[in-house]
Amino acid sequence: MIVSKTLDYAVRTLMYLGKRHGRGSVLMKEIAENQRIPLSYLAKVMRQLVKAGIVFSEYGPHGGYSLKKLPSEITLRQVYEAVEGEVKMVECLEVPGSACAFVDCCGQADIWQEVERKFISILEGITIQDIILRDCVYPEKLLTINKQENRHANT
Amino acid sequence: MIVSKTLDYAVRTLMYLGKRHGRGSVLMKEIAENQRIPLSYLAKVMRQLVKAGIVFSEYGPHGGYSLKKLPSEITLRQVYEAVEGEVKMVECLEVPGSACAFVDCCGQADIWQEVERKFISILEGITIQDIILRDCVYPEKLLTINKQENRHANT
DNA sequence: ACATCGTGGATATACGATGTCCAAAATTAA
DNA sequence: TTAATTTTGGACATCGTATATCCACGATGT
Repeated sequence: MIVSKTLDYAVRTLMYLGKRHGRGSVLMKEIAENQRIPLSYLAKVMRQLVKAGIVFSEYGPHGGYSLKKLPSEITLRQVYEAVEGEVKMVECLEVPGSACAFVDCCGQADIWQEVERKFISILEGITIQDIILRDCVYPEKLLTINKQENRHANT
Repeated sequence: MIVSKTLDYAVRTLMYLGKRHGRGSVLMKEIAENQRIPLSYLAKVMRQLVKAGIVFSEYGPHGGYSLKKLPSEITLRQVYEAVEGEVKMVECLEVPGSACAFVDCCGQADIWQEVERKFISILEGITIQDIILRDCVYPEKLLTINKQENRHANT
């Protein structure tokens, strides 16, 4: 399993924000309810997305989150790295005083680095926009749904 | 981190066996010592490689392990799946009564399946032979080293 | 018989992923 | 200024999996 729940949450959140892009900020609470993500955990994920410069946050009433870039400018690599840290296949290439006894003499290092490069370029080739377009909930439909849900919530 | 220690152990073991290919079987103990892998854990990994049909095992004196295929016929995909199970990016595509609330309506599924296909084909494009050729310990040199190490061990 | 060697399963341990909670900081409104 | 709202930061709990260890059993050769 390469895609963690956390990454899934991040992607879904960005898709949600992407569909609203340009229409003000969205409450964390709304995202959590609509996407069925534990609110207190989402809080943690949002901080990472803010820190990575992918979303913008505002305090207080009328606060919330909004995308800092266009959905078409946010790649899966950026999202992955925001929540999982740098993409890396093996430990040995990063650790200075490596625990690996074969650092100086290891056929695997080159190979995995090559795989890593290819994997990264796959992730770079996909944007949040691409995923939104494949989603069967389009902005219009989504807004309708949200209205209904909000009406419910207020009742 | 995508490559686990277990996968690393498996690859190193197969490289070691690959360099000896055609020269009889190798004791698990020898592999463990030469590759600095905990013997009791290696035992578990070896079982998986046997079960996957990648290596051949023999009991008793003069027993041990040997490759069941040529190093050039063993792909990283086979090794990965032997120890990690089927390559999969996301859970939802496999679980029947999925826990995901968005199964019927999820832009991510297609995307990750596409990434998965590409990742698999990368792994399929690399064989143990490829890795052996990049390793700076070639069979001849390796044999020498082993002789010395064995002499030490026997003393 | 006996020594050698892989097999199978039970068990322990450590660490990270996931999730919860609360107080503090920032912003707005009254 | 005060109160309400919303994000932020960090401490803490929980659970599953990766890693590791151990021991009895099965198979093979001498």
